[in-house]
Amino acid sequence: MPGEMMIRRLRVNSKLSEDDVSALRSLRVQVKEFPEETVVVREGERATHCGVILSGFAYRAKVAENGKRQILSFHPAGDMPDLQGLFLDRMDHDLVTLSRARIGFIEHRSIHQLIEAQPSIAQALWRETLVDAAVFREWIVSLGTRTAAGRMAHLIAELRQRLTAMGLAADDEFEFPITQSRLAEALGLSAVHVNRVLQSFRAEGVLDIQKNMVKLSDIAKLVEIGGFSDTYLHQQ
Amino acid sequence: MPGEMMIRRLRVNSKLSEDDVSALRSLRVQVKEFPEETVVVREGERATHCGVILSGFAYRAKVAENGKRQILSFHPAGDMPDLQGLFLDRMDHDLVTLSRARIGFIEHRSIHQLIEAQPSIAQALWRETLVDAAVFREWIVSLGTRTAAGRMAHLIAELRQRLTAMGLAADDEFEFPITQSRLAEALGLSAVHVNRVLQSFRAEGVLDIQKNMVKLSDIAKLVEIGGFSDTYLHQQ
DNA sequence: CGATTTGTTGACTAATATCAAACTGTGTGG
DNA sequence: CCACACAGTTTGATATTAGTCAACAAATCG
Repeated sequence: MPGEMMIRRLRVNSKLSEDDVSALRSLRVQVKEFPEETVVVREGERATHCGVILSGFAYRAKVAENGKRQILSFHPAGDMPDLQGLFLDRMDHDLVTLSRARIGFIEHRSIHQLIEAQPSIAQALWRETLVDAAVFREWIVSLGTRTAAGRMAHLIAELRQRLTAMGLAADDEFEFPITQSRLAEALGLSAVHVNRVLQSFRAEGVLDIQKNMVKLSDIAKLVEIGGFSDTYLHQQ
Repeated sequence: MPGEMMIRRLRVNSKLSEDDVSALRSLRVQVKEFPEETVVVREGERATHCGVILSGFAYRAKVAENGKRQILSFHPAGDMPDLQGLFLDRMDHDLVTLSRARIGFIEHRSIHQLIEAQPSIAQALWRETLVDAAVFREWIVSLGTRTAAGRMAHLIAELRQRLTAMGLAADDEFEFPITQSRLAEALGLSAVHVNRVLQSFRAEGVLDIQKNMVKLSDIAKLVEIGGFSDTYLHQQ
C-alpha cells in the first residue's frame, strides 16, 4: 500500500476527507528501489513523475559553479520532494538517495487529473510545497545568522520534529544515516569543522551520531542551541 | 489599474488566456501606500489578504533567536510576496517595505473563489510560489557555498534578471534603494564587510551602488563572480 | 543648520577553512 | 580467517575569511 505513506504524510499538514483518501489510494504508484547515494532525478531533467519516499532517506542538492555541492533539504519517508515538478518543467537541483531507499513514482498526468477532479487534494499538495518553502526560509536563516553549532542543532531539532510527526522517531533517538561530510554540505561547513562541532556536542551531552542513529541526550539543550521553534513547519 | 501589474508579472512565468486576464482584472484590489522600512505583515499574524507590490520595493525577513535579522528575499513591483498566506494560516516571517511603496491588497476569499472557478489561474499562482521556492534554494546555495563577493554578485545579477523580465531595468542600471547594512542582513555578512566588497567591485569596475541606483559596469564579470545562471528562475 | 543615518577606515579578533597525516571500522576477495 | 582496500573519522598546525569595535566622514533630513 504505497499510497498509505503519502496519506499519512499529507495528514501532518492538511485535513483529508474520506473522498480524498480513497482518491489518493486509487493512484497508480510504481515502486523502485535505489541503493544509497544514487541520483534519482538530475538537475536539468524534465520530470514526468512525482516521487514519494516510502522508506529510507533522500536529499536534494545543487552544485555551484565553484564545484561545491550544497544540500538543500533532507527527506524521510512520506516526503514528496519533487512536487514542484508538477508545474516547473525542468529540475533546478538533483534528488539523491541518502540511504538505500524505496521510492514510489506517480505520473504527473494522473496527479493533474486528480487535482482537477478534487480541489481539496490540490490544496493539500499546494500546501506541501508551501511548507517546503517555509523550511527553505528557515534554512536560509540558519546559514545566514547561526554559528556552526547552532546550524547543526537546528537541523537535528527540525528533523526530529518532522520525524516525530510521522511516527518515525523515538523520544530520544531516530534513524538518520548521515556522514559528516554530507552534514558539511548541508550546513555550509567543512567536514573537519562538523567533526569538531559533533565532538563538542558529545562532550557536553547534547547528542551523538553513531551508526545511522542520532541519539539525543538533552533535547532542551539542543533546541536552545539551535534556536528551534516549530512554528515555521506549519503542522496542524 | 492595479491588476495590470499582477498580470504583467504572472505572464513572466505563465501563459494567461483572455479569460484569465479578464478574471484577474475583475479582482477588487485595495491600494495602500507605505513609507519606507514599514512592516506590512508581521510574523505570527494571520493574513487575510495577499499583497501585490505596485511600486517600490519590499522584502521578507525573519528574526533569529539571537536577535540577528535575516532578509529572505527582495520584491520589486509585480511580486506577490505573501501568496503562501492563501494556505498557511500564520506568517512565519515579516513583510517589510524597503522603499516607499504602494501595495495592492486582495482578499483571500476572492482569490479562493477565483482559483476554484478558474484552475488555470490557480496553476499560475501555484507556479509563482514554486518559483519563489526555487529562488530560496538558490539563496541557500549562495549562503552555503559562495564567498562574500560571490553572494553579492549573485544577488545583483538575480535582481537584474528579474527586473529585466518586468521591464524595470535598463541595460546597465536599475533602481534598488538598498543600504549596506540591509545588504549585510540579506547576505549573512557584516555591514563593514559589505562595504569592503562594494569598494572592491567599484575598484575593479564591476558595479557601483549610488543613490538608490545600481550601476553595472561589467555585467559579464558580475555574472561570472556570482556564478549566476538564470535557469532556476524558470522564466518562459 | 544640527541631528541622524549611512558609509568608510584601521586595528584587532574570532570563526572556520585548508592541508596533511593518522586512525578506525567495515566489507571483500583470496 | 586474514589482509587489504576503502570510506569515514579524528587530530594538529596553519591560513583565510569575515566579524567586531571604535572613530570619523559624508550624506540626508527635518
